[in-house]
Amino acid sequence: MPFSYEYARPALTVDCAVFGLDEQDLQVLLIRRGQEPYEGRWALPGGFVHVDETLDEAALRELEEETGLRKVYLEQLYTFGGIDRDPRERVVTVAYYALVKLSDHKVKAATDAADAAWFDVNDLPELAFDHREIFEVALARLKGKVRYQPIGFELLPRKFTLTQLQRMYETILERKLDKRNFRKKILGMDLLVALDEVQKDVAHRAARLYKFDDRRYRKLVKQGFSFEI
Amino acid sequence: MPFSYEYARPALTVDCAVFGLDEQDLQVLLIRRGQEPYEGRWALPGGFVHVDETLDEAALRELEEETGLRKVYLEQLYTFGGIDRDPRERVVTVAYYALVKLSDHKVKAATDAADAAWFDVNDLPELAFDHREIFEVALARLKGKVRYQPIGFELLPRKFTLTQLQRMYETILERKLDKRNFRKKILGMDLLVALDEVQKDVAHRAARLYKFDDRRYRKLVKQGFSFEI
DNA sequence: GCAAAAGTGTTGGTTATACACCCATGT
DNA sequence: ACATGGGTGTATAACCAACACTTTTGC
Repeated sequence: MPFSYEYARPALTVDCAVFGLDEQDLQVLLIRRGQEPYEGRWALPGGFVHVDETLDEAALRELEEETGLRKVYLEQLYTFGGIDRDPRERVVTVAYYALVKLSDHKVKAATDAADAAWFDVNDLPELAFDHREIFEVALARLKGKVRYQPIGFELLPRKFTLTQLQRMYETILERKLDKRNFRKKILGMDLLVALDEVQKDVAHRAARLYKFDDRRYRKLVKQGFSFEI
Repeated sequence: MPFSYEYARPALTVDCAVFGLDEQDLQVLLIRRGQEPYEGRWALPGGFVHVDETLDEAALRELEEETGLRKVYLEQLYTFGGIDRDPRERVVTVAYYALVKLSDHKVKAATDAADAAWFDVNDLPELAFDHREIFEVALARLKGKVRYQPIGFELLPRKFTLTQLQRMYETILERKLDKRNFRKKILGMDLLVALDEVQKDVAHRAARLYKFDDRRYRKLVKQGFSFEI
């Protein structure tokens, strides 16, 4: 045991609640544990923080190692420091949440990692450790933050229709929005760019595609604009 | 060195930005460091997390040890994990912010602790480590959160006047509010209880005192109410 | 031609903002 | 009597919520 300290130190880990949006549902990515404790249980992806990497780096590294995901939107959530979180020893975990465009990543996450799968947030299996609690906090944060920061776009493909956008909000916020009012509001913010392009392969009138203009968003924020759904 | 581990572990600390409200200004509580590194520099109160205490417990313990403060409003802020935060070794810190009623605590903090002092947030000395950054994040959080959660009351005495309340918001948000509109709005929320009591020892008409009704607030929240200034 | 979703305005109610004077109290 | 802050109402503008029909497209 080459590393010794004068006082006992908690182990430090990162864990990550990764959200993705299916056609109809909000989903979260879980991995199945291969070792004790909680062997065979589903858990949030995560692992130990190396001494030479930042917390963000650790979260990104673990995500890639365990699920194959890269370049996701990642944000620190909360640090969980309960004394008996882990039955082996004291472990403090810095929790993150991530948002991914399922359309891009669906296949990868299912194949690259041995045992990773998406679950509907309303139908989760029992989770290892206190991961259920971490998940609840992450979901609450997502629900809160999506209303006043334009992070929801991270769940959609780069080009999306207004109906997809509206459905995303309806799914996360768990309430219906009025189509006309929604369109008025979101277009009025002047954050979406209408593309010269429409949906393909749909059995009805094809909707116009839009993209989110991040550069413009940041400019508006500097001028005091604040996003709100 | 009795504690050995297979892999190197970062040290884990807590640090705390304590805010108080003077008649005119928002202040933050700093302590002067007695040891290297940064000996003699001002810093946020904080210290190492013991292996048998939660993070919240560590923050409260350090606060009391270093500043004499007890029973403050405390909330986890963010965890800072930069690799070179501390010149000695890798230290990850879980930052908190606290709000105290200066009226109650002013003397204590100045006497119990050898070298603790309140500083105007707009006139801070150079701080040790990355404490300036932690402070900035804490202040931003306070400014953001005070608008949509009734945490500002933690900075005022239990009994306060509407003018004190308004000044608190004006100080934190750094903008003027309209007196009549402010009163209409805050009284309309039905969260304040008018006491049968007025200010004493003032050289003008004495203002009515109010208190915040926390029980009522929680009841309203359950019914979907959301606080906003 | 029919099924399915796209796209589009108006009205009424609520909420936010701007604004100024008289009142009570202590010195 | 004067200085200081306490306390109060109204009118206008902006925003939000409710609501239904026509258009386009693929089959």
